[in-house]
Amino acid sequence: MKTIELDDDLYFYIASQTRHIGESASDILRRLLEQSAHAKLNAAPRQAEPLTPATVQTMAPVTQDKSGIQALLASGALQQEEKSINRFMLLLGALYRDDPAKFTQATEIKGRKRVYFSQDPEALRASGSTTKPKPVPDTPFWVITNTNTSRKQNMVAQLMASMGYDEALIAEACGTV
Amino acid sequence: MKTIELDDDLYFYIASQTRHIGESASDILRRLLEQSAHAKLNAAPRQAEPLTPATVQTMAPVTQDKSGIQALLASGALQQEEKSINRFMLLLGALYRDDPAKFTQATEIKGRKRVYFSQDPEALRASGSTTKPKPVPDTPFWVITNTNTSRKQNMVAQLMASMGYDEALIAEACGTV
DNA sequence: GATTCGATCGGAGGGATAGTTA
DNA sequence: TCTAACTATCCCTCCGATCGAA
Repeated sequence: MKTIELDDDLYFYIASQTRHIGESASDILRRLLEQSAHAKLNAAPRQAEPLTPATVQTMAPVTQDKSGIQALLASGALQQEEKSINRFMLLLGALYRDDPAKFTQATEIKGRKRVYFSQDPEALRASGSTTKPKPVPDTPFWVITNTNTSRKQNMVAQLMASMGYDEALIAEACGTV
Repeated sequence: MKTIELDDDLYFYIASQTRHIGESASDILRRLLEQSAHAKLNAAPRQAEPLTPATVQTMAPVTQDKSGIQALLASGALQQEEKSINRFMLLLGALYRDDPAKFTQATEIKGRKRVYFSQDPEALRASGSTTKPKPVPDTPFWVITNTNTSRKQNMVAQLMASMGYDEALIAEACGTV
């Protein structure tokens, strides 16, 4: 058991979320957090700072025993999402956070005519007739969105392959899109 | 400041969500929780057990210094919701939880022909031509849904008035729908 | 011919607005 | 008849399967 300090209002908020008598703080928080990855998809799309090649060089990849995508896949947060586009966005965000530099590099994958990723939505719009660009949450990138599910899976597969993830993880990620 | 105990794994999970050096547990949790109310709206609609008059009698209202709707209104979770129907559902859920018996009683409000609330979706469907009943998450009730925003506000106002909330709170709740 | 890619268009959900009733 | 309250049609947006093009 660990102990943490909380502001009073937050403490009362959490306490108010008790559903069963005798529930522990961990129980309540687990329930509340279980699904929280969800919301950022609907929040006002916050764009991260545009990346320059220089800054990309200096950004260290996340180093930890479990990568962000692995955590995301394991968390079940993706299963909470009904629409494949939401699962897609969540995956892209996690991939970006795991290694912004590699992600940026991998971002160069494209279709026959359409550009799939860009920091400039206009570049995406210009590359096809109805690409429907959308921002990838918490990221400086935009993606095209007028695609069927298998293409979304495909984009994730190409992206992850380019970033150097192994087969198994790629397959798992694609399976959840 | 309050202190709570957490399971180790939850503690480490929360710590791993640090975005800024020196962030406090409250900062991190606020970020994670801010939006978590959201997810249940998209989850498979889980119906609570149907209520019988007998069980309603025995359910005690939530007793605490801050009611659930107050906590909800203060939490900013509603502002995360883009669609008014989602804010509406969140409010209804909170009202139910604050006092199931009074909520059940208040549930008798209705329109000229349409029945607004029922534990049986068919009753709602039968009361109008396109009522679009939907379950209120974590609740045994269904609501009609084919309404404009002002009617939703109206329904919340009537419901809360019947439950005995004061003017100011009602106004605030309606304002956020 | 087979496969990959693009983007049209059908379907669903939300809710403003037009229509109805008291 | 005029208005206020209520209903539900119907438009708009978003998603993504399907079909056409390369």
